[in-house]
Amino acid sequence: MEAFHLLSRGGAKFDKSKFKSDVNLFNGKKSKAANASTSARAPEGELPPELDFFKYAQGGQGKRKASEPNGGADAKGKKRRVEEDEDTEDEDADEAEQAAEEDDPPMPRHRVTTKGNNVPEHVETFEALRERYNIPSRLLQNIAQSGYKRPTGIQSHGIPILLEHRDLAAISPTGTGKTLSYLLPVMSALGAPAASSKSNPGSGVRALILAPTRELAHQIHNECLKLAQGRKWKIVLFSKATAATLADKKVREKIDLIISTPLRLVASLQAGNLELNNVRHIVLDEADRMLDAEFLEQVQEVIAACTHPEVQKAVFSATLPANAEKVAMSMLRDPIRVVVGLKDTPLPLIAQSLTYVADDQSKLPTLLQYLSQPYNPPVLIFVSSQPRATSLAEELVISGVPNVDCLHAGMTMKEREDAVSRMRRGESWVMVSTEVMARGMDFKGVREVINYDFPQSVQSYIHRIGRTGRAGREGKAITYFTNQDAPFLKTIANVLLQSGSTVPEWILKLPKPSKMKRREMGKVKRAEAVNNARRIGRSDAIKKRDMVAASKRRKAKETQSKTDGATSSPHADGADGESA
DNA sequence: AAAAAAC
Repeated sequence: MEAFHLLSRGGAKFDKSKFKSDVNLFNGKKSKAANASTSARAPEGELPPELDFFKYAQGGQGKRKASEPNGGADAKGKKRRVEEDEDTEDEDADEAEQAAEEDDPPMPRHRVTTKGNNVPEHVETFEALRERYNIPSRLLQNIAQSGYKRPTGIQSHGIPILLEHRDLAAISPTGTGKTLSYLLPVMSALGAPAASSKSNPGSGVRALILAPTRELAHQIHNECLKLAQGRKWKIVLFSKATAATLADKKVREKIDLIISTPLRLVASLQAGNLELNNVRHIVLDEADRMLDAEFLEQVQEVIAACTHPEVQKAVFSATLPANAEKVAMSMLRDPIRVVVGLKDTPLPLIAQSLTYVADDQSKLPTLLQYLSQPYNPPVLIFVSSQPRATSLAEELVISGVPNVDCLHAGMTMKEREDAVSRMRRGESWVMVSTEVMARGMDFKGVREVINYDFPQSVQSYIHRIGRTGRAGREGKAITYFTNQDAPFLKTIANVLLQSGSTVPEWILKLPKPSKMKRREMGKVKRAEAVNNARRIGRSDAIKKRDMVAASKRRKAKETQSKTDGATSSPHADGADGESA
């Protein structure tokens, strides 16, 4: 447990003691990040270009596109420079965002196809939106201030549709601005704050945005707050704590917009602590995930609680498999379907490759070898389970890789939040994570994704690698595959091919295994996976056992709220208490 | 197809 805590608290802290030179450099020159050496060789103690956050935001990627080969490994040698000195982190970010507007070439324009009755015409500019629709000028002002200049494909098509109060199924690749596509119209239609009693007496929640993970909900909330600046809307990121305040009806009535994961919302509904009868807009972000078997029931329960006859529904995702689309379409009323680019195809901006590692044991040496050479931090590494995330991160730390972080849903909320903010600050060089990070998360600096464990679906693959190559930037994605992954290799290889990456010919020549065969091998693979589940780290079985024991103790404690004595986890319960 | 995530 201790090791687990140490680890999940952050590689950065760990490194302070063990990699002094790195950290000194890092801390000392943080504000001068823009002047960092061009070398990306993090482990040598040079300041890594993770602060490329800024470089990216600042520089026009147009230059890069022309001058750089798309093999990601070459990129580090030819970083664009950031011209000026900047003083504080925050200013850096802000100025960078604004500077980005100047010479930012528009995002690559994808083909857009729409289907539906009376599809509203798209707009080319945000200006055009104002001319055609009655959008609060403050909102447009905030959009400009946040650095948005021209609407992306999904924005120029999706926003008018939503502004005309039509239902929408939107499919647009990762990192192409889906969040703004629904936030702008929803907030535009929000009207006066519920708290101002004259306009909407007792109106309460009027918009609802659902996302599959806490981290994503949090990120959406941040975007929302940016757009809401200067308005007095009450925009709530649903959590245990906020849910507890809803027992007071006066509190709920003042809420204008809720961003939440489904189950949290269902819990409040069932407790009778929430009315959604005045909700006019429901958005499902990462819609295919939200319509997965595990989420579907919860989502339907939430939607059923939104009884207003004019409720508008919209679903957004980068992927929408046929079955999910069917479910989605059946929930929508006279829907319009917008597809940007090719469905289920990643961005060509992401240079993808497949790396053969014979078996699970060979992955770690391969990764360590990779990380011992120059690379572009931060790197996001995906594994298939929580214990594997923990133990891989630990192995990396033990092996001397600096600034390793770990994020999975088995960690406490605080640990998760800390990990995300380290990532946002550029303090994580290597982030090991599970599927929890696969969707929606927008870390502008991430240019390398490594699938340490083979993704379990095409959708998973597309979303994982879509953590890089965002907003027109380039990215690099490496996927390890073992013998066990063979049955699924060709499917993924086809995805690479379709999005312009190259695949070794022998992979393409693989026979497509029959269904039976695939099933059999799948079984082997699963057995193997169970076997491997704890194998990256040495003491992992012990850690896992401790974690399980701790969570059992916590549960036992919840039922018997009196006995507070024997908890090993310092802030497992203390903070939330039972105030409701 | 299966794990992860949701609480």
